[in-house]
Amino acid sequence: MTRIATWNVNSIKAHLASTLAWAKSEKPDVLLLQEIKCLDDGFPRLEFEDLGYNVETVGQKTYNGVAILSRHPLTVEQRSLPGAKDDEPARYIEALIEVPGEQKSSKRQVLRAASIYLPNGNPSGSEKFAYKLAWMERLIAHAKALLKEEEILVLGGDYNVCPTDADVYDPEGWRDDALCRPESRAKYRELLYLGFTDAIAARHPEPGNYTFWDYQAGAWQKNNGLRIDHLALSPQAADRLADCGIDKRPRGKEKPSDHVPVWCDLEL
DNA sequence: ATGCCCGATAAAATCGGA
Repeated sequence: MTRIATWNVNSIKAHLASTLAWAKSEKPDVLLLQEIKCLDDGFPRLEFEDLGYNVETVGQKTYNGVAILSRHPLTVEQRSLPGAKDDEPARYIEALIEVPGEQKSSKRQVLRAASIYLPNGNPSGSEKFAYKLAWMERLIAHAKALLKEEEILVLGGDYNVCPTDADVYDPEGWRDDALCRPESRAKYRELLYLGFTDAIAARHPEPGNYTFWDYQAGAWQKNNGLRIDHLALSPQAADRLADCGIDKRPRGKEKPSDHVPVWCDLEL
C-alpha cells in the first residue's frame, strides 16, 4: 500500500513540529506540501531526511513554495507548470517516484505526483482572477498531456476551488468569492472530466468534508470550513484507490496551519 | 462588515491569504 498526502502547511518553518509529528505518525510515502514560504536553502531538509524522506522543493521567499517529500526515490520532472513565464510564482512541482513492489518478486511501479498551489484569484473579476483561470487552463492542458501516458498519476494540492455548494459552509455568502465562482468550478470540472477522480468526492460524497478553516472569527469552532484541497487521480490511480480521508485533527492543536492534510491509500 | 487571525518582512505597518 502506498499513502499519498497533500497539506498546505502555511509556512514550513512556523509549522515544522506539527508537520514532522504528522508525517511520523501517519507515515505517508509521499507528502505534497504547499505554501512552504521559504527558499530552497531555507527548507528544513535534514529534519525530514531523518524521517526517511527524499526532499525536493520549489521555494520562494515569503510567499507560495511547494515541495514533494518521498520515502522512495524520486526524479523531478517539472519545477513549474508548462507555459510559465520567467517570474512565475513557485506553485508547481512534479516528480516520478519509484515504488518498490509489495513482495520481493513483484515489479516496482512508477507513480507520478504533482504538488499544486493554485492561485487564490480574489477578488473576483480582477487581474488576479483572470490569472487564476489562465493558470487552470494551463493545468488542464498539461494534465491532458499527462493522461496520455496512462500512468498512476496524482495531482494533489491546494486548488483554491470549492467544487460545489456542499463544499462551503455558507454557499450564499461565498457565492461571489473566487473560490466558489462558477468560472472556477467549471474549470475544476473540466479538469476532472478529462478522466480524473476527486478522491474525497468519490469516496466520501457527504457534504461538509472541509479541509480549510479561516483563522478569523472562530471559524474552526463553528465549523465554518471549505473543501479546497484535493487529490485528483488518473484512471490508473483511481483503480487502485483503497481508502482516502481528511485528517482534521491537526487543526484543533496549538498554532495550526489553517489547512489540514488530505490523504489517499493506493494499492501499489 | 472585508475587520476579526496569522505568517513574513523587518523593525511598525503592510501584504497576502481564503
